[in-house]
Amino acid sequence: MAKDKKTKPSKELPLGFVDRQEKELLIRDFVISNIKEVMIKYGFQYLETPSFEYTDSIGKFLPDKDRPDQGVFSFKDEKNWLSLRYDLTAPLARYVAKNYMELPKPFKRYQLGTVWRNEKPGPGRFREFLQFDADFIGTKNLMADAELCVMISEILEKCGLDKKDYTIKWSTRKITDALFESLKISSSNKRLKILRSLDKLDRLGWNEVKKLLGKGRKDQSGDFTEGAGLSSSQTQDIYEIFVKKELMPTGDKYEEGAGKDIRSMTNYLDVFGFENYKFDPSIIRGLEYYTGPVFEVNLNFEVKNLKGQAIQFGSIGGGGRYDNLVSNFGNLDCPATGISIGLDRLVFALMQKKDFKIKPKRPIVICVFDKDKIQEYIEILNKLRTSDISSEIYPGEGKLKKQMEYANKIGSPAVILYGDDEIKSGKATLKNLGTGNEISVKLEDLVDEIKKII
RNA sequence: GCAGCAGUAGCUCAGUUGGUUAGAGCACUAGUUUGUGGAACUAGGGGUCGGUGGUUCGAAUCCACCCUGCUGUACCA
Repeated sequence: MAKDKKTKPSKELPLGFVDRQEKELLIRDFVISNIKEVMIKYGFQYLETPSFEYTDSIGKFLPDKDRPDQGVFSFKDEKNWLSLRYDLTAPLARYVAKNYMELPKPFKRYQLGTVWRNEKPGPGRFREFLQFDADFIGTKNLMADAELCVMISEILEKCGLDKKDYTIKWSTRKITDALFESLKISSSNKRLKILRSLDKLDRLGWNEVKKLLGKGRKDQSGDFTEGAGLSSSQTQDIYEIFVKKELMPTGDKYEEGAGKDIRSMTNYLDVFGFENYKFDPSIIRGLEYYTGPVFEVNLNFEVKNLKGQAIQFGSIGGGGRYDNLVSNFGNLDCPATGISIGLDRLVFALMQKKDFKIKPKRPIVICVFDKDKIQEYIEILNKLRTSDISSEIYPGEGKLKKQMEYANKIGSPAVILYGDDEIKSGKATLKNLGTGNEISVKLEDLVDEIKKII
């Protein structure tokens, strides 16, 4: 045995990647099955696109000028740069552009898929995670935007959340469009900074956001963030609109844009009979490519990390209207709106919210006394499996004690003992591992007795 | 990326002002019981004390740098 530790492979995981165990996966499966049911009910098509795309397709075509293609995992094959997708929206835009002629208009699709981000992970955020997306492609009708909110809420409630557990907040980018016009701010860099500052209102509060709009802000750890450099009168206008929520930007531009969006969305949401929403002008969603209504799904209960500390959980999903994204792939006038949810984060929160009665099905364990009697055991096994009872013959080697310990550890509901004594009498011993009771059962009655236990 | 805190066995941690061969609990393996788990007892395996370099007769302990984790912040498609 070589003792050189450096030659051994590491058992640690790469930064930001995690193993996921059965308990979490079963809840995730439950969430996914709810999503699929709702998607079918709402008339969305199921789509899958590959994990890799050409880097160009998901990088350069994104109109987020700040970071064109950072944060993705990439490699070069013989000819081209490929990247793992970092969301499902960019691949969708690529797919729509590629298949535009054949697709129905509007095109409604949903997608479940793993996405990867090459950046430093935070609490509850990893570099690999599962995302759910639903989008309407090719319609300007805001009924689509409203329906996305209704639909997402149906999914959440199917998963066991109450109305008080979550809120869908929404706004429209046309408010800030009008604001920038009235404040005469044309620099896109400055606009982006203001958008990002306002996006933090709910988390930091006005006093901190005020600093971000002005000279800058120092956080608890002493880190300094440079501000947008607005004047105090400009900041005051923003305060009236986004905090006091009394004044709205005025003028024709506002009436035609934001005013229309707000009246239309509110009307549709009301007609759908949907009430669990809140209009909040401070919902921005930092991204540059949104053009109209934007929405965000927030949880209203406390979420703790593995050490039991309450953490800033943030939203579990959101979306909005992006009328210009698809056109990046060609001269297609293609409005679109969509929503996405981080499933792993939702599952993480759900695990704390509710004790799901989702337990893994563990097998009945048939103990092995004598390897020469293996035919007898396989006969019992076949009988159980024919009746769809999860079961196995003890797969290891060793004494009965070891077999019992194994059965206990995996959470088996019961073991079957069939040694010399039982074989003589033709009756197996069935031991209930929950109660510790043992009963003697004729082989033909085994299935019925087991069904009483499981 | 920036900042604060932390890193000793698989896990949770102890380890005195630097001093022989680095400890405990849980977990693991074997036995007490060659046909009985979840309890108890006994024994055992498992660590170059996150890494590298330095100070020193001597470093888990002091210093520097790096890596990793947590929390906040930035960014978030």
